[in-house]
Amino acid sequence: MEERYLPEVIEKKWQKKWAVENSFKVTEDSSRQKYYLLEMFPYPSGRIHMGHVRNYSIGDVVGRFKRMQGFNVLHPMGWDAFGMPAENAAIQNKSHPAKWTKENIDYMRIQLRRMGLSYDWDRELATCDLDYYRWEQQIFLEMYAKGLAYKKSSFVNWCPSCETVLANEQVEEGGCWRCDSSVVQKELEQWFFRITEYADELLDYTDKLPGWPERVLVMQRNWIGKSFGCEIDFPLEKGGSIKVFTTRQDTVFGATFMSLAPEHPLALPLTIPERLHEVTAFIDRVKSTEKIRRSADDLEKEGVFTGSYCINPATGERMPLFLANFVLPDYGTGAVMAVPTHDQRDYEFARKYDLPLKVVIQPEGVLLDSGSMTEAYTEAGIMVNSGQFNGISSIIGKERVADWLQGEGKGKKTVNFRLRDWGISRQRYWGNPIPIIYCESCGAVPVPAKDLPVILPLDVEFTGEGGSPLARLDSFVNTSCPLCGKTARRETDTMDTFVESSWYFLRYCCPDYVGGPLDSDKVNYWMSVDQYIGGIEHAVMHLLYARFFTKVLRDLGYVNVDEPFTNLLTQGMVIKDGAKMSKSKGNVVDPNALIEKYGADTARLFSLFAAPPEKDLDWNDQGVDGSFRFLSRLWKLIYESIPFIVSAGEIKIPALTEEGRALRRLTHKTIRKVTADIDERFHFNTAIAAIMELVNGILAFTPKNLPQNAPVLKESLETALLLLYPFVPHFSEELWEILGHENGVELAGWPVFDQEAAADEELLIVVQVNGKLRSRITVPVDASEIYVRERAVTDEKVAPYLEGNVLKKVIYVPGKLLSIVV
RNA sequence: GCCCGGGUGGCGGAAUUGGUAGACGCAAGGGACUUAAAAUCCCUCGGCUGUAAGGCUGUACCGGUUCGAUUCCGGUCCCGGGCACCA
Repeated sequence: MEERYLPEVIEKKWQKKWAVENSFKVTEDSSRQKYYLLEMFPYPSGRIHMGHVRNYSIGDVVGRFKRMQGFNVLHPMGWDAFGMPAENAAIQNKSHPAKWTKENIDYMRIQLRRMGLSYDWDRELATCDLDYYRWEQQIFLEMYAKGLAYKKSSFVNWCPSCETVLANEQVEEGGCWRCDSSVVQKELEQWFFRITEYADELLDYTDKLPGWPERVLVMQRNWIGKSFGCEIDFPLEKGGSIKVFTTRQDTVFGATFMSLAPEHPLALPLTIPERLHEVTAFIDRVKSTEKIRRSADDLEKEGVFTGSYCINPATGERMPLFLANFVLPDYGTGAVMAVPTHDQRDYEFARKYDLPLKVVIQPEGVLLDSGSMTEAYTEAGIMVNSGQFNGISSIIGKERVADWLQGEGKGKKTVNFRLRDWGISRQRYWGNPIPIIYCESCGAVPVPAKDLPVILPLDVEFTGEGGSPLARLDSFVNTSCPLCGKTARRETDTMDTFVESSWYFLRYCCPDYVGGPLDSDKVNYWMSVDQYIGGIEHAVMHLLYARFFTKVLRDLGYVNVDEPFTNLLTQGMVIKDGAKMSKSKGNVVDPNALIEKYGADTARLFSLFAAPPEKDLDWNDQGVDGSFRFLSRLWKLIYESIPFIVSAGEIKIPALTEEGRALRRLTHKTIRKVTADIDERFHFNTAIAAIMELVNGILAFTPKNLPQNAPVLKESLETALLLLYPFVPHFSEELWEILGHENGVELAGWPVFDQEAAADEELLIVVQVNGKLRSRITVPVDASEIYVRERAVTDEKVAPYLEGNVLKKVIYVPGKLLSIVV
């Protein structure tokens, strides 16, 4: 054994052993309890960053801990390999996305292996592999057959100069990121997944996921956004009607005009010829506004009059029809009945265009007047100017008006969701081709099973201009119709990369299966994922899509679980100097440098010690030294303790000195704390702190002249090694072996907590007078309340505060605190 | 703007169910060892005040509930994540 801790030697040794012995390979085993542990797989961007180090260190702690406890742990790793950056790199560096991605994966795999992570590498997959995406095409077609995949018209960001579709990220202040041209909204036929079909189930199950953080569930509920309201028909003067969705049908008598989204299909048809020029200009202007700006409250409300009118079905009054920039085409029906007195956006709009205001809800106490009001009144109140509903509360009125409208045939009660169907079409190359063929006679035809997969061709040019590279590749596009044999064209859109990440956790259960997307026997053994770990930034979209896919695959008969992830741990961001690490900000910390200088164990230990997982971590290298010093100190301590340890026998409790009993107590208290911190809270920072305190306790302990205490020293040091194993596996395995154990730490098992050894002999009671801390007293563990009271009131620090005062109240929290009120 | 979080010493953080604010670590200062340096070890370390014992004060800000609030409630400010084509 070396006297000094030399991580590079130890880590190489154990990593080699794990690789050669395939130590973390697992198979289905009905005799052991399974534990499916998963961290969100990385996008192969080039190299791992501190966020990865943190994420995978957290996961590895859980994996190694569960394996020590005897679980059959599935812990896979793979690559979310399709996506835009590969294509951008191709445009910039003239390298092929496939090559770029593969090189990145190869490099990042080495980096992950250097961290000593306990993956079953035999299950590794990359979503750009034909053996992965081919099965996704099959799933797409099964969804298409069930009507869960469909096509409809929708808008994309379009750069007229590059003639290409831009992702939101590629639009910078309304301009194209490459050429700065003004971006416009272009209407395209696109593929969608009918996630709204599952809206109710996705919402209902948010109450059946107790292992998820409440804040994530709240975000998902709000995202789905179920609201109860009314669909009301507003007849048009020219005939026909416009449907409106509202949750405020109690204000229908106050609707004085109508606002349509500029994208509304009736926008142009309802525009009178004299106004056509102005209206068209307005529509063009709104379409070039960024989507987030559109829904902002501080957006300057703008609109244009179409020249047409509709009729308020409640009052029979004429309402002018406007187009308004704040009305969104994809929420509700894309049309809003405007009630300027009781909706702030309508109010601002009405003031600007001098439209009539009519108060229909009166708050209690104040008299609202349409002439003098300065903002909309949006709360509940008493209905006025509302015909037969006058005088009742608007809360009751909501229900009554809805019933009345429905009875009159003027509307119906409906449920509306904020959730929209999932647009999966991407006019990009580096993604999974959508397996559809367009025939002039037969329309959209699914690629037949025998012709699958549609292979993503490699001989493609990347210019960043002129739309999808696939669409320019005749050898890909031109084909024949599977139904009639006539010449036909392939779909050139690829799928959103969120599709791949929506089912990869299922494929990990059977990565080599060739009979279909999933081998149900294996999938049903491993699913659900017992612990899923990843960034909080995925709280809604990825996690909602994955839940949706699991339910779809359940209904297709592939899986028998309703939800994919039983427990979810959302990791905070790794921040540097108050900002998310990014190359452009120049605040990236390179994990390689850290691992080279200190070793993987120190990098892991420190990334976990710096903050609890769910919190954002403001990275600062300075503390790393402390983690390394801690390991070095423990190494040296064990080196020096070996003579005592090898000669130590069994612990003989009666022979122990006071000091020996105290160290045993500390050892077992530490076992209890570390176990709870890992298993229940995932608070690794406090678990590590507790082990540090144990080591500090051992350092202060001197068994040298008291041989009967040597077994206690042995127990405490071995416990420290076992407790540390999930965090610093190379370090623990090495020392465990040095101490003469042959079978490795995982077989040794997690240390067993001994209640008796941990029991306190005396307690510290805090004494407060009028809520202020005045003294601390030490009492025997079995001290009665009367004894504690007596000790407290006679305590020399407490007594002066009681003198001359009347005792009003005494509160005793057993074993903790005595609060005296005078 | 909307939805969701967060704010505690010089710094990262701890206080798990309303009960000792600052565990553990970093940095800093002082000391020991050394020819010297590194490494290591020991001591101090929220602020104000006091020779000391101690006292007062302090968890973004304002207010409330309570014997007692970092923790619960109301409001304000600031920071971060997401907002449907970044993943």
